[in-house]
Amino acid sequence: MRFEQLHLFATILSCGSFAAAGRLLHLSQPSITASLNVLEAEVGQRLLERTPGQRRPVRPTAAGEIFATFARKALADYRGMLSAVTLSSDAPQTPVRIGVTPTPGSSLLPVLTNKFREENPTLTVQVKTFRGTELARRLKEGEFDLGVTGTRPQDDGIVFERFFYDPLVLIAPVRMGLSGPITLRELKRLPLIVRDASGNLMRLLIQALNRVGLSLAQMNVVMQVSGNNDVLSSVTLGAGVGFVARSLLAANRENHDIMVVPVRRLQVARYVYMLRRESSSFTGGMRLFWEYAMGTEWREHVFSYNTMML
Amino acid sequence: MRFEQLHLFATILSCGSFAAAGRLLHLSQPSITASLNVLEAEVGQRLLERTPGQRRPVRPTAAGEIFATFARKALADYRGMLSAVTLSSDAPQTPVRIGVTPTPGSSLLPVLTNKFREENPTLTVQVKTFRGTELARRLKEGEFDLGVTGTRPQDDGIVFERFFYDPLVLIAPVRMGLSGPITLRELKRLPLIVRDASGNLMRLLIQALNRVGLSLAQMNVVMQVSGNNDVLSSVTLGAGVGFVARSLLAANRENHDIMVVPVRRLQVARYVYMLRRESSSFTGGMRLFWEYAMGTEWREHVFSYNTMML
DNA sequence: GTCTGTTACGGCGCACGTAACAATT
DNA sequence: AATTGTTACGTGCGCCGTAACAGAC
Repeated sequence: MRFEQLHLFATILSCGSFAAAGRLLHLSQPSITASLNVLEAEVGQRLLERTPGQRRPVRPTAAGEIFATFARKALADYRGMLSAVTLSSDAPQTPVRIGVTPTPGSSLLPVLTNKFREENPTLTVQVKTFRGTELARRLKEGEFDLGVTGTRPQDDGIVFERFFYDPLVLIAPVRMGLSGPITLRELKRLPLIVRDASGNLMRLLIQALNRVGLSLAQMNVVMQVSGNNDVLSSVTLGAGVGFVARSLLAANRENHDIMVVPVRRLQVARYVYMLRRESSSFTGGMRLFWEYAMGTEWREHVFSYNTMML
Repeated sequence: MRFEQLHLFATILSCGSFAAAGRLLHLSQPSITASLNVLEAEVGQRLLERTPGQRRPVRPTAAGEIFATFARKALADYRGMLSAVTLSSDAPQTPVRIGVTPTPGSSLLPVLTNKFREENPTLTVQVKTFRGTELARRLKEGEFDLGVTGTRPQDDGIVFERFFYDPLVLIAPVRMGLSGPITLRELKRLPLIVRDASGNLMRLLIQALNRVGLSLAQMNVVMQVSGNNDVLSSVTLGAGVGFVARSLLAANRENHDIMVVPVRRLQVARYVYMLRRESSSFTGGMRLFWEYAMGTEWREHVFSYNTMML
């Protein structure tokens, strides 16, 4: 029995389906099925009533209920132990210094670090924003300990792990009256607000357009702004439509003036990575933050949608 | 993180050394080292102060203390969950029927079943003793659900797992005045009490003697009895020396009239196996008993020596 | 010599991904 | 058509064993 299995089980329950849990945990559906099967074999009882096809959430059996409470308690104990053990020996608590690129820095990091601080009040977390080109260099120079960016780093000497799926979505003012998925043809005619071409997001957008036979020049670009939040506010004010990271929306979800508009055939996938120097070992705080970010607790409520594409 | 690792860690602590834990858990020393290394890497802290060579027990670090309490609690919770889940669904509790050969039946099973009943008062356990030749057949015929024997079964259709190391040891009356390890030459002259040649233990003894160039005919056999307890009582009464399963001694450890006498170069290793039909699935009680027997809790206090040879 | 724990190396099983499928909405 | 869960199959990593080693009694 592994704690990962407990985590998996708890995730399936809170997600309501194997598939959603798989997306959240970066696992394929078949892996979920297989893992749950071995778990049930190990326990000797069926734990979940599957509901293939039907959109109803999976329901735990009687044994599954017992197991669920056990799993949640064991996971909480585990996190408590990890925290206690880490804090026990690392007597002079070094602060966790985090470097981040603008996009995750304006959406993900605020949520993540706030939740982390709530659960670890004795630790200090410092966040500083850099442009993507500088991030890896400054990380290697030791200016900070952990990096968060949407670009996969090339440098060796840096190890990284994917921990968040954060695609670009098209947002439009509600009063524009768009409904349902629109076609690429319709997209071309909409007034588009974009960021400066130097950033990672714009590069991804252009690539995605190219894949479906479009270029930025063919679009009806009406405005160019400098940051994600600028796109968001411009769209909110009704100036046009624009692409932003989905996480940015979730972090500002009280906004009722805008809506997400799917575009047929156009998908701008994007992952967020956490980086650290290969050479430097974890300090206690670093380890806790890393584990916390990889986990799913902090995503709940704010980023409660499925966090990864298939 | 796996519960097996927690179990390993707890076992190392209670045993006091890697090697002893390895013997108890049927693992090699290098595996213990490796497993503990990955555990410590996972936790991010050194958990045990090693004491190579020195006979002092290994000591947990500060982090190790925290981890130990976590491990013990988690394991207890796990067992509780397993028990609750098993009992939840198996409404009509079928009794666990166990068949056993004479030797383990007179030493191991009484201890094991008593402890098991204490922890699972709602379950009923029925033990019946058979000769080795009948055990497998009756198991396959469904006369009982689990078998316990010192002979490795050949039949297919039966799956088994080794769960106890129970070598033969030479016992002698204290008043005989033997001390320290004796030689094979000295053994040949001692008055020896043996069992009937049909049993598994005698076969093992003869094999072991053959390996060091001796045969039973060369020994000074003064008495032949029919069971293990008969050997024990005869030796206790001072009639001679004899070989008995070590577990039998442990189960009767208040006996101060006899002593164990090591014999140089002579080792009669012997394992005890638990059997079940391959086809039949576990019932709840079966599963609990199987898991309990494989575990180490019931061995403490009574069988507190190392339970497995290298 | 006997016990401890470590390192190096090889094999085998387990866990995961991909692909193709069935079933429900 | 889209989604959910299942089965079949290939692959890579991790666990464990064996062997050889170093250090403390």
